[in-house]
Amino acid sequence: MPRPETRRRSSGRVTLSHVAEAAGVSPITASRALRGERGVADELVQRVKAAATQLGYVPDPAARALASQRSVQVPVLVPLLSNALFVDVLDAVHRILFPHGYQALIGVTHYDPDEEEQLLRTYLAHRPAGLLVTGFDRTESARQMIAASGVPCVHLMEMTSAPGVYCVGFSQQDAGHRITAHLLERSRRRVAFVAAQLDPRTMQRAEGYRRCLKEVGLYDPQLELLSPQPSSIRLGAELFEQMLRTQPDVDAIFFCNDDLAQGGLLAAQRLGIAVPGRVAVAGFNDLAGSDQMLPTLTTVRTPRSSIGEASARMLLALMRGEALEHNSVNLGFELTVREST
Amino acid sequence: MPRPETRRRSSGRVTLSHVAEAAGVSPITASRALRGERGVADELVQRVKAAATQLGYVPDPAARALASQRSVQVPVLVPLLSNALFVDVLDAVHRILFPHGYQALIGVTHYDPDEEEQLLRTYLAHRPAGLLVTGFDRTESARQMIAASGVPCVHLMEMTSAPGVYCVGFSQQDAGHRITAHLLERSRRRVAFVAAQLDPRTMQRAEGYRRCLKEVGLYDPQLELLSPQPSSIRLGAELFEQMLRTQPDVDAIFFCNDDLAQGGLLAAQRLGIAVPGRVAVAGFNDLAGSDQMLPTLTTVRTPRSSIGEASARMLLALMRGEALEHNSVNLGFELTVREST
DNA sequence: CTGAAAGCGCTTACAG
DNA sequence: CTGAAAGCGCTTACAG
Repeated sequence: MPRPETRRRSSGRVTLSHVAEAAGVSPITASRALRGERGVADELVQRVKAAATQLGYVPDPAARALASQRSVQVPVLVPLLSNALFVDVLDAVHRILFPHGYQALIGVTHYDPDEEEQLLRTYLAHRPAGLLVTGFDRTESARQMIAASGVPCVHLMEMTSAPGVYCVGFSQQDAGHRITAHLLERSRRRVAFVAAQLDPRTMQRAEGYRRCLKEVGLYDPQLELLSPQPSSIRLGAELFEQMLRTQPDVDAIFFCNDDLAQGGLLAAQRLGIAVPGRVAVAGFNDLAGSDQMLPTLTTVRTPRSSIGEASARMLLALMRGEALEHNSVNLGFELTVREST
Repeated sequence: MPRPETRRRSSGRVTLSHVAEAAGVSPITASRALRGERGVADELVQRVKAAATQLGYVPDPAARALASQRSVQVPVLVPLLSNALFVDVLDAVHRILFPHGYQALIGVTHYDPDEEEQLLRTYLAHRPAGLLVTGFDRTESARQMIAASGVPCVHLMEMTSAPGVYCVGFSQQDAGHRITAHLLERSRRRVAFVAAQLDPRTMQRAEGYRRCLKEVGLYDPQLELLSPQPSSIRLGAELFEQMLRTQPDVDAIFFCNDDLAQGGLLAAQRLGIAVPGRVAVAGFNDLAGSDQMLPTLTTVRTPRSSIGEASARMLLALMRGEALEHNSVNLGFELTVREST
């Protein structure tokens, strides 16, 4: 059997050289024309693009990454996928980046800084084009790795005024303050805070809650119920019962997340406790179903899809090396008053 | 200012050559040792691995992909991220693949075969290591592209007996049949089917529903309410009301998904319709909150995390070129009877 | 069991 | 504005 004449390992793929040959230019020129680099004669650009289309040329991302030392990958580091909040962010990021040829990569940290650091180490070795991370709480060496990599990085969900740091989010503390103030406006005086997971953003909301109650002299640490367990509808039901049992005079509860609040509402129904008659209930995030509960749930609508979109757009600009008008984008939040308060 | 002596573009990265040099072997041997290719002396393997660890060597995925014509990427094509079902699958896939060095990539098709085909075209150009796709309904050219690529592919959620096709899932039709039979066992005679989205798997459940009712001569097309809109709690509430208005004698409703069923339960409460007294309600998938509703929701628990894990493991074997005992894995489903029926 | 050479398909740095 | 040469960091195919 005859051996192949050369040692070529051709994949049968249409390469840049094929396109260049068809267009009658050098591969370098073809490369420049295709990437839209300026300084190529218009006519050549036309010829190259036509040839590429005709041959069905698709650039090889691996070759491009190796030569340019930069891939099209954008890791998105979020705590969990089981929280619809982060799925919405990830979905929006993917929707914006994909048409620009960038690939959003899933990174799940499980609220664990060490896991995040390990993930960062792995992803940074892939020479990502950009990076999206949740919040600001991370290990010192994670922080340094990001800085040392030189990879553009945008922080999600929280705000900071630190110089040279890019972020898109809203003030978690202000949001916690706002919904607490709403409860006070409803003439409530024994306002509880019930939380799970106890991640940094939850604790920032707690801070807003405390600040608000302290301003009017109604803060009572007994009214805080903090569980490190993962947030869920079922846990919300349990914590609701526990709160009413241990603090029978509570007249309002601010749950740090809607799933907990929905569980609380369901527990109230089961126990025959009038909402908002005996106790007002408020949630956070306006998740699916909150507008359908009985009674419908008062909550804070958070702009998670917008955060995903805006952070992706900001990253796009940074990856292109464009200057930004603002390092931080505050997308705010919206108090959504319904029947439960 | 002195020019750099060479044209090197070194990234300052620790490369395979550094490791090889430190271990006193050639780069080829180092490569083989690190990849666990057999045929390398044990002692050398030890030396190379020690050197790699000591230098903090991380292989460059782009270089590896270019040389081997195969990346570590595994696109996972799912209809939507807003359905918790697919998030659970994606999460499980990622959990299994990541520790093996593979990267799960998000691909959202929005239930659109053309969009899926376009996505496939893009992803296949990235030389994926493997491919995970949802179900079997796709364009003919999508099917051909997958086959022609030679990339190992596992199909999710549904079963087939087609030869040479890999799948992990359960029989959607059997599940639809099973829950309908349960409703009949509860002495219901006017059993309705309410569905949204109308994707292939929903329609397979519909087929199971029809088959079951036809077997006992109780099938009535008037009792089917099919909406092409996206599934949601709110839509479930609307469809529940519509069903009871147009078919007042209905005594059971099988909703094709739990979010619809939860909406139905909420609507029933709002309207003062007794469940299961006047009408029994069943859902599908056992989503978050179904066990907390009032009444708690009877449903079919589907093994979505297991599907993600098993499909990832099957793909891992295929990517290693291992032979499989079975082309298809049926993970079944579990009827979960609660208060609503 | 080990290695020198070539190649994967691009882009960078330099020259003209 | 365009191009010939070199290089990115690996693995394949071949030889011994």
